[in-house]
Amino acid sequence: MFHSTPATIEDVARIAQVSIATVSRAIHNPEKVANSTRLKVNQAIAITGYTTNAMARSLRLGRSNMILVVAPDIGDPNFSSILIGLENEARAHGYGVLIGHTQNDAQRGLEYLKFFDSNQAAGLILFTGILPFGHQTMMARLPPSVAVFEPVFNGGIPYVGVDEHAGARKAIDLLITEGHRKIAFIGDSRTRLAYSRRREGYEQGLAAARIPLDPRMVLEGDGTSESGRLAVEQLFMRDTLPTAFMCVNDQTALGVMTGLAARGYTMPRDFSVTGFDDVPQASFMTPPLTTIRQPRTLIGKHAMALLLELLSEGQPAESELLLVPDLVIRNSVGPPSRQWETR
Amino acid sequence: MFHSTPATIEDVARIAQVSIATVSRAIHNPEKVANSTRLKVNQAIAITGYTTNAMARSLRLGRSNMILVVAPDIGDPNFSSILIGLENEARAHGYGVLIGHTQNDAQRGLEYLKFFDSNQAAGLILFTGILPFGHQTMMARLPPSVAVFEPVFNGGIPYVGVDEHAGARKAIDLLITEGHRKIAFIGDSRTRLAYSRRREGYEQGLAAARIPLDPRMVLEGDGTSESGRLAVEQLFMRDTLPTAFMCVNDQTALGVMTGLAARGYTMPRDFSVTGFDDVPQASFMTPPLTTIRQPRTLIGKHAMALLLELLSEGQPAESELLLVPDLVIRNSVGPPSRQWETR
DNA sequence: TTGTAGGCGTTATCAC
DNA sequence: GTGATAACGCCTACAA
Repeated sequence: MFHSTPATIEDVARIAQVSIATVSRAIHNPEKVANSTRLKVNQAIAITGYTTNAMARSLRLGRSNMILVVAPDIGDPNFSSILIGLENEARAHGYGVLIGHTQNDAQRGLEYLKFFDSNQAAGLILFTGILPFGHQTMMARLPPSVAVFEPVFNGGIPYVGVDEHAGARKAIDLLITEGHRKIAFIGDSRTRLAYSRRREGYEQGLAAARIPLDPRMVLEGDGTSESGRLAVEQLFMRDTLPTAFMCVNDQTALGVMTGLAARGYTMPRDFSVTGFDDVPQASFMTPPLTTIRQPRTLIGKHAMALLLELLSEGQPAESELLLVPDLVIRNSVGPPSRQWETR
Repeated sequence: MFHSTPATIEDVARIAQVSIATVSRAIHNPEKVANSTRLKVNQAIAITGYTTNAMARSLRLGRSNMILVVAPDIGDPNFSSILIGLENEARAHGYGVLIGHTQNDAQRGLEYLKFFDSNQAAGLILFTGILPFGHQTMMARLPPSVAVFEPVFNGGIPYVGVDEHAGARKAIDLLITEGHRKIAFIGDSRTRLAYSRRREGYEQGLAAARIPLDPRMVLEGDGTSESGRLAVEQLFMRDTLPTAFMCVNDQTALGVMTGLAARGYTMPRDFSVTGFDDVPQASFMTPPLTTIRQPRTLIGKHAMALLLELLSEGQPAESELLLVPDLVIRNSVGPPSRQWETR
């Protein structure tokens, strides 16, 4: 059945010998149409391969059943699983999901916004910490949105994520329990809210154990492996080394461990390392990484549920939903090495 | 400027005191409109925050300027860079890019197809080896598409990728040059064309060096790290071990090295390992992985250029474009270990 | 139970 | 240079 142009509702109507109104009804309100005609319509649909033009439909209805996921960096290893949670939930409610990749470019974010203004998307899932548009100006309507992965700075947008403080506490507490007292935090960030919350958890854990905070032990980073490797180099240039590295995420931990390994050290014998996220590769690192697991698929599911509710009710059930992450113990943490005691 | 509903072209016309036809012209054919009126229109646009409704526009025009990227697995570490190449090229030609994630589900692929039928997308970039729809039935028109990352089985769709044979040859030749003669191939696949091409390159390299092919040395896999780890276990249950592992991709290599490390071996001292793709994590593996680099961004760029050409010319310039991948030497390959000589 | 007709927001053709 | 107006494909009162 190849045609040069898609079949329209009129083609179906003609073949079924009914009006287009009846075809439309047969599709969307089957119960309001006689059995016999419905049958004819269905046959005609099969013959023509008709598929309703989503565009025309949305134009008429003033709404669509697509959700747009706006992501600044689709390469983040956390992205895929959250997305799956989002998609499955959306699908279960008759919505489809489309992804817009902004490459961290505000202009691109703006372009995807037009998507909403054109009724091509009913709502947005935001993976970015900053709104993809000038907060106040020039936008016709503020799209129904929920943030995930990273809370949005300029409030008002519901957020579904993980309790970063609680997660970070689990990591730091483990390290302290193992006997560490000189623990570095790698990956502090002023721009990523989730990351600074993790640092806060680190500080809280230290305080709870009455270990004074050494500012030289918290290093900045951007969450990349490269930044982890760099941090190691910086630390080695100073006269005090930590016995453990608490990293802001798994990728940073990978960089840290690579840097340490390059200097001939073995983990966890010489140093302990923890990550955050439990990215798929975490169990394939050397050594397998002890980390904090984000329930990514669940986060996606809840975020989409929240958005869908916001769409139908006009109000979200809650403005922030924080899931509790689990500690997953593998093999990158052990007691502090004796070799550093005298330094 | 918050309104409950987006401004339409009529709002602009009213404020500018012109007809909607003039507004449309002022936007799309500025030269066909008087300077003074153009000014009025622009002011009205600024006031209203008007943005043309992409939906209505596409409905009228019968085409859109969006390209849909259909991907079965967005978590693939190769995806992100190819996407960037695709996006930048599209953007340079006034096209936008949207991503549809199928999770390897044919039904979902089908749903994204409606996107094309509704003129919401002008063309498709396919990341999947199989067409996301029943090849012949029920589709109104065959969308202009180009495949990337993995050629499409049932021909007719232009493909942009890498010369797998040449790439695989670089890997196997390096191993042979280092002195290896017992080289395993990990990750053969009947369903992934790109992978079996890599295996063919492996076989060609062996033949060129007059090394007989040992079928027990080629193990299947699905490209995951887990499959790499599994392959190592299988090999150790046999009486002949290879001295080197040529892996179908970097993730498989990661699994292989993890499996080997778990058994207490060190690379490249005890075994040599090569990957394929040069995924971002490759340089952070232990040891840093020697692999074949796919020019991902370039692939994306060329693929999009091909699609755009297909869109405007009706015919693609070529049906297959194969780029030559480079060998990147890091630290996972060395001469064969003496310890296996007697076995 | 079914058909007619108006309109969703645009663009393009034709007059003026 | 500018303005009516038809049409894109669909849905839904309203009528029959």
